[in-house]
Amino acid sequence: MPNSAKNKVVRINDDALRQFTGYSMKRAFNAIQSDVTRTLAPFGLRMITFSALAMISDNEGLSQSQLAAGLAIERPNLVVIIDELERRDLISRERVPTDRRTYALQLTPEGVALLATASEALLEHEARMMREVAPEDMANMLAALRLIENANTKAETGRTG
Amino acid sequence: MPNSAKNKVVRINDDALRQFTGYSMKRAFNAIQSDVTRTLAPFGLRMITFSALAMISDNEGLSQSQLAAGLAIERPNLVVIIDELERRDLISRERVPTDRRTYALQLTPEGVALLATASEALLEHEARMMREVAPEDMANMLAALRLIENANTKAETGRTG
DNA sequence: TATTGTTATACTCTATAACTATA
DNA sequence: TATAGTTATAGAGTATAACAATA
Repeated sequence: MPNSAKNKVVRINDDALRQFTGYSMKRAFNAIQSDVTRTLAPFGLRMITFSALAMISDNEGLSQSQLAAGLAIERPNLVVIIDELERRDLISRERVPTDRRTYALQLTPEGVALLATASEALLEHEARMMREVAPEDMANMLAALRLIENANTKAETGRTG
Repeated sequence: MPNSAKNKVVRINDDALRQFTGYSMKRAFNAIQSDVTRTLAPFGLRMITFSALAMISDNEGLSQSQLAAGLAIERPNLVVIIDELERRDLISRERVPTDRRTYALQLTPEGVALLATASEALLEHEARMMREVAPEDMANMLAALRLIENANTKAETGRTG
């Protein structure tokens, strides 16, 4: 008699997976990502296009290579994003006189306006998602996330020299 | 004279994006995902195949539909995962006598052994990634992540009845 | 030689429609 | 009719190689 016949699963249990931080991170991030996607859609923006606008705003005149590095994406994948934002007149590209290979990126007035409106909407939605988390717990979580982001998993025991 | 000529960007600044929790979550999750991927690769496992093994172990006899729901993926996408795990003799499928449409999933002895070994490796790697985070901060972070995962962004102000 | 932006391409992950066999 | 598993397919996101223009 197979186990399955006597063990009717009533509710799925993920206790075993909850011991892995990565699992809880993925579940929480998926929830946030869904909300961000829904929130930005009315503005014709995705997570990555919004992030590109924000980073250009924060680093006016940066190059595509710098933006790709900042967003942690590959240069080829940035090209279509830049094309789309330029076609919508949200950003402009200017040739840099001192290095004619690179483009200096900046927001147009339309880009500035859209970034401001979308940022406001996003902050509102995020506040609603986080409203059950106490402010000091949020601050602690963000600090912990930063430590994790910058962690390297190389063992540091033992000297080589 | 273009702004870009006078504003040489020296280092990319993401302060503006750091006000959005989703951005910090994505950066931290990417770091964890990279480490998990590297850690599981020697076992021939990916994040999703490892999670499937763990969830089958924790819910022996569950169906593919239940597993897909538990892993928050679509049923069609689970099929190839199940096929792969079965082909490697890590799981087995048994027809359920009372409902011949469904399969009851369970780990084989090989599956149990691989899950144990991979889990150990993963816990070690995660401990190294999190070693800069104090234990109480980790506990607080996991609690906050759980609240975020279960948040719904619908406004609850105002009664309808 | 090396770098910037670009094209082409491929691989993974994810989402939907529609089929079959069972209920 | 509804559900479980499946097939086919399409869309994102992501990664690498290689090219032209420029340094």
